[in-house]
Amino acid sequence: MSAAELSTSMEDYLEAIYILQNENKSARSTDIAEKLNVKKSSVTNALQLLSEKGFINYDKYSEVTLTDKGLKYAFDIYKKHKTIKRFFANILDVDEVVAEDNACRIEHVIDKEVFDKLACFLEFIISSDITSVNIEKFKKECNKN
Amino acid sequence: MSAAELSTSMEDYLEAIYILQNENKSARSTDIAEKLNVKKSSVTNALQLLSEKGFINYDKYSEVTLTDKGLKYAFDIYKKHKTIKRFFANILDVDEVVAEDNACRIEHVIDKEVFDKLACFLEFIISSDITSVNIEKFKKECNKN
DNA sequence: AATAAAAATTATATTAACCGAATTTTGTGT
DNA sequence: ACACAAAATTCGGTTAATATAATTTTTATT
Repeated sequence: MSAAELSTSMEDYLEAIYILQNENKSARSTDIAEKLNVKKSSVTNALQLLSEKGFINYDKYSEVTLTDKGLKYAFDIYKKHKTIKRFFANILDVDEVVAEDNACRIEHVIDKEVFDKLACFLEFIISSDITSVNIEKFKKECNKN
Repeated sequence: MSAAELSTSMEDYLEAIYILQNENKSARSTDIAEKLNVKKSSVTNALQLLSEKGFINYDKYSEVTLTDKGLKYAFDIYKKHKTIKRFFANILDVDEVVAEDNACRIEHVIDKEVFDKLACFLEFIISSDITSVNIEKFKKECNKN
């Protein structure tokens, strides 16, 4: 898992919490379980682990919130998700649902270095004339930082 | 895992066997273990499972070979690996080692539909004038089949 | 305020993937 | 041909991620 701090599975839980909070202002066990297609007992387990590792604030039977560390981590995954999906759907012309699905899995295994390049590539294409994208130019611009 | 027949881990074993056979004309337990950074006991386990599922011909203490089904499966993974790596390294300009590493993980989670589009995209760019790639044209060409 | 329903948790079990140690089989050198 | 080294396997155990069933806590209704 690219030496990430969390497993794919735990990243999914964290991301689900992030998304639910942005939608509802609260992430309940039941909602997380439903979103991830797991049982509530599995969610409780995950919450305990994420709490131990400092990604969420968690007390039994009460509200879950992301810590600063958790928010940052969740946002990074979320951003990967969105960008990868956009690349697949808008550039490669992959079906929306399939793009979503694949992004969901790839977000957990792509390194920052590759992701950053991909994000840059996507922006470059989108901001170019779509009938004449200059890959040479992309390579130069992308390596500025 | 995109409803694949094999887990990431088993796909790794299968791919390792494929690569070793192409290099050496034989894949020994020790070689597989070394390539995948696992212990030989884990390899034996994997071989038993892959054999049960009909991907390899396996008898204790003797030569392992891929079945037709195994060869096809292994080749598909290998092709994904090569193509994804090439996209990362040649187009996104990612470091070779990192590209290799990421391809190794993504090959297990990318669907055929997405992969085919990516492969097509890569070929399209490579065969284009690199200073003027027409994304519109790519989308049309790629969706011919 | 009592209690039923909903939600969350605990406790226990299963499965996949791995490891280490002990054992068995194979094959090599003299 | 035989002893021993190398290779492969078996067996028992660990960990992570899940599930089911039973229990506890919270919440909402009357």
